[in-house]
Amino acid sequence: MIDFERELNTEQLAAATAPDGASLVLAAAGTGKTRTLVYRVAWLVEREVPTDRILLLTFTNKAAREMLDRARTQVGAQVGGIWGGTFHHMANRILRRHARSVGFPNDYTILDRDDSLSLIKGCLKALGLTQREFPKPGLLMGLFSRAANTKRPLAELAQSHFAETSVDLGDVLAVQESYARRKDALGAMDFDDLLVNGLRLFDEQPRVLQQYQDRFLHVLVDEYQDTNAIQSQWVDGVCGRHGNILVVGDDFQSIYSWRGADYRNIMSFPERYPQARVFKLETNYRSVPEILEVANACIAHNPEQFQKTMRATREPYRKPVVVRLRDGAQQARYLLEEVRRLQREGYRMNEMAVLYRAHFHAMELQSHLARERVPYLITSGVRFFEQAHVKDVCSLLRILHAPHDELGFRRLLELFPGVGQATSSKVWRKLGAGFDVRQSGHVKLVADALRPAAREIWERLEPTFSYALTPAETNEGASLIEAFVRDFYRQYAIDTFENYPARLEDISELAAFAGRFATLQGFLSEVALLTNLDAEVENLAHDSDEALRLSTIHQAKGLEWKVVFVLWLAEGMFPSGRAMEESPAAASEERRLFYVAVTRAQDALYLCVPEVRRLRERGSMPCLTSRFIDELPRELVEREQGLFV
DNA sequence: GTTTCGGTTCTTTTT
DNA sequence: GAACCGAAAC
Repeated sequence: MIDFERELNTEQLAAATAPDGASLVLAAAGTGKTRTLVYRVAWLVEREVPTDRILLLTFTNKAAREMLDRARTQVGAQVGGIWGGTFHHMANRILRRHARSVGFPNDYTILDRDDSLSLIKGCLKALGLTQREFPKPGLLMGLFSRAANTKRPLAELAQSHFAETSVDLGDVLAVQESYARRKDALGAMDFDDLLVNGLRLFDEQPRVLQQYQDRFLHVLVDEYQDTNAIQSQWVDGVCGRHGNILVVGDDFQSIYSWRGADYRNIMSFPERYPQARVFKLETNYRSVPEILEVANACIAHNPEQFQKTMRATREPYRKPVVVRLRDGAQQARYLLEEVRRLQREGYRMNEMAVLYRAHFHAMELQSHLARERVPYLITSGVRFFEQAHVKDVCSLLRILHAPHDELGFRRLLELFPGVGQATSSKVWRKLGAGFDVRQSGHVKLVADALRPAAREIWERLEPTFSYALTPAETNEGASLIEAFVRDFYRQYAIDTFENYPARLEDISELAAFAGRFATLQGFLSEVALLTNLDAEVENLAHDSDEALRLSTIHQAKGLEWKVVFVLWLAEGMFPSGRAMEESPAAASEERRLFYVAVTRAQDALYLCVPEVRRLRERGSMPCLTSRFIDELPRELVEREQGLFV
């Protein structure tokens, strides 16, 4: 039995043991939000709600895993039955059983970013929209995605986006249509389609909706401030019958509006659920009062939000430091000096983190750390499963599993010498747009279409294909990967990548990871939906014990460190110039992002303000101090001159 | 006709 | 780095 009253404070207790019905938990940073959710799960389980009838939606895979792990230690192995994960995961899990009712095969493939991008590129080519002035695939993808996630018509978004340009709206719509047709032909969904079709399934199939409404007696949603229109409607649908919904969030930490997140979902929750109880968690256990004062002062400049003030519980320690530096190089040197000083003070490397607005802000720091042989861990810009070598290896698994996977098939072929886009697409056409490894005719046809060097490799791989003949419900992923590497990819990697040992190591980790799944399909879905291996198999990866953490602020959400450095507090960098151009609401969101960065710190916070940006061609550009620094009352921070010539 | 290679340019945030 | 482009090599 868990002693809820002893283990939770009054605020947390009230939320965790709230009666059935709708509850909104407004949880400021560091106030035990996860703890409260974990105890909520425990409380439900103690009240004999079967675990497989609890739905727990989180924003990242990592958050789901962490919460379930903690719940497991509280209440035992039975929590394994809980349906927990991201919206994309849950949509996928449900769609796998009902895809046909929304017009997809049940073995639909999931397109990741790269896949979507190359499909869109293909559309542009086919439509002849290759002029220099025409928007790039990446931009188009962003617009399509925004339209899907905000449920707004693309025409409207495109109109405002291209208002001052000569881009033809009709062309943009044509690309979207062509992209949709191609996805259809491949039997594939991109990330947004998972959500869109997940919602459509519920809208169009009342019986399916009812099935899940009956199944899930309690719905819990974490990071509710970051849900978008589709997600909040989907949640409203699934708990529509009993209304047992508990959402947790902090409107101050809404930082995903560019992805369609709308913090008004949380603001309007009490209107959509008039019976809702509202709980506030304001007692902060994480940060020293000096840091909380800076956080409170900063967010006060966003007046349009729910007002909450964090109350400190920790003893006063020291004020956050604003450090003036000449440029990025000095910032890197200062930071390392300070890290070393803090180490002498007793802080460990892995208790410190460097946070920044965009990955490239950390480039100079990265090379400095590398030169000085300081171990650091980065949640990288290119995520593990998006790296070329990982995708190469997966392409083999994809062609064995999905006969219509043109992207996988062509990627594999293009690894071979002398095969480029032209050849791969010719072969694909010859196959009649489908490759079934079980048909020896198909295998032979490919061999005949290749030139000798490539054919030799193809034939060397043929024995590996026999793995595909094993029943679909088994997973030979790990052995497949090993065979592929042994017979071909090892040599290819050595010839192609300077850092091939690291890449081959990644691949063995990938094989180990693949081995954990019951089916190949399960593994491949996961590969598309996961972002970094780091989060998934951290212990398998590098030894992270004594390494400095580098991360974007977005990726640092929900985490905490004793010492936090924030880089590049200069106008144009943070707040990001790009983001500010996009929309007038951007300034508020950038400020929330700064708030998130500040509230990651427990003991010490450094705000770095370089004065000059060095540009490529030996030019340099003076920058203004970030508004987030200027807005802070002077007495709240210590100022330090980090310039040392 | 294709592939490959070398030079150039740019870098927001993520499922 | 990686994505794009143009030119050399096959």
